[in-house]
Parts: sequence; structure tokens; C-alpha cells
Amino acid sequence: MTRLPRPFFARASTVVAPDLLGHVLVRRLPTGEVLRARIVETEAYEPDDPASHAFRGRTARNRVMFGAAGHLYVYFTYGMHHCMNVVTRGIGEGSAVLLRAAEPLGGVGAMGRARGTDRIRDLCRGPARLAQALSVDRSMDGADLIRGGPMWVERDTGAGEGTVRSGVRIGIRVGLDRPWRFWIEGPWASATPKGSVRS
DNA sequence: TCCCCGATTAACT
DNA sequence: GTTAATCGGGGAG
Repeated sequence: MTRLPRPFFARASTVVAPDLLGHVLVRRLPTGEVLRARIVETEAYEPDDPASHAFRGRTARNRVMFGAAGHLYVYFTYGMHHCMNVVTRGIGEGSAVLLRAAEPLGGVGAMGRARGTDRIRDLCRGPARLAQALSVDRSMDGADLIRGGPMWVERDTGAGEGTVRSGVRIGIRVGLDRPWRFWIEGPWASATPKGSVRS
């Protein structure tokens, strides 16, 4: 298995988001334990996108989104949840792909401990659950997924298998006209609201 | 400084 | 299907 290189991420979010499906997110904990999960759901956020954190310009929170592609953008929301993104496009553009769900492959014990549950299906099904399962918080903001570091994405030859669907992004109130949520149909993706599927 | 609300989840009815 | 939990970000004043 080889790591996805920076050029993979240095493209439009609408291209990177579906392309990430099937590849394997890998997290090395400070303890040395390695966690692995197959990405099954993503959302694209583009520079001119009113639903994007970067839409109103650069701030202390979103500054990583305006940096180089292939870095992790982690934000805190609802007073209790962390969510993680991979920065896309080029420096200064402000775009990223939200990682929303994954299929646990390895290190399930550590994921369960981090999540406080034994339910395998709920370990990584949802953006905040995924971040919690992989022990990702603001201290991981800005981590480089290409050079060394505690997280990366492995290319998987099986990527591209499974039925990929797209539809309206979850939890936003603007940008509903952009069907930029992508997921592999199955038990590992998060819930799909009725009527939100486009293809 | 003040105030509103969020790229969510879990526990309800 | 509904709602509480919980607090930092960021725009307004």
C-alpha cells in the first residue's frame, strides 16, 4: 500500500471527494498503535461555496484551509464535536473535503475505547464519530497527510468498487443546490435523509 | 463585550 | 420524529 501523494489532493474538492471513497485512512496513535478505516462518505466544500467555512475569508479557525493541499483541517462544533477535513486545491484558495464516515478495518479495540461503545457500526459512521474514533481533535489541525506524521491515506486497489451515490450535503442551510455529498452505499455510511439523493 | 448559532450526536417519545 | 447538550467562532455594537 502506498500513500496518496499531494497531487491527488491538489485538485477541486468535487473531484477529490468521490475519488477518496474506498481508500484507507490510517492513524498512528501516540502509543504506536495503528488504526485503519476505509473511507465511505465525503463532502466537497469549494472556494465560492456559501456552505464552506472558508466562504467569508480566512480566520484563525479556518487558516489551514487556505494552506497547501493534503493537510488536515480540524474544527470544533456544537460545543462538543470535532470534525476533520483534507485540504484541497492550491495555497490561498480555501477548499477542503469533509471526511464523514468510514468502515473500521484495524484497531477496532482502540476505536471503541475512544468512542465509549462496543457497537462496531457506530464507530466511524458520522463525521464527529469518525474523528473521535481516530482520536482526532484540534491538536491535529494542520497535520500533513503526505510527509510523515500521525495520519495518512493509503491507496487501495479495491477503491472504486461498490455503488457510489451523491446527494445534498448534510447539516447545512445554504448551498443546498450543490449535490456534493458522496458515499458508498452500505451499512457504514451515515443516515441519508429522505429525498436527499441525487444519483 | 455581547449574543446567536453551528459541516452533530445520543437519548428520548 | 424531536430535542437537549455544550461552547467556541465571528459578526454586530
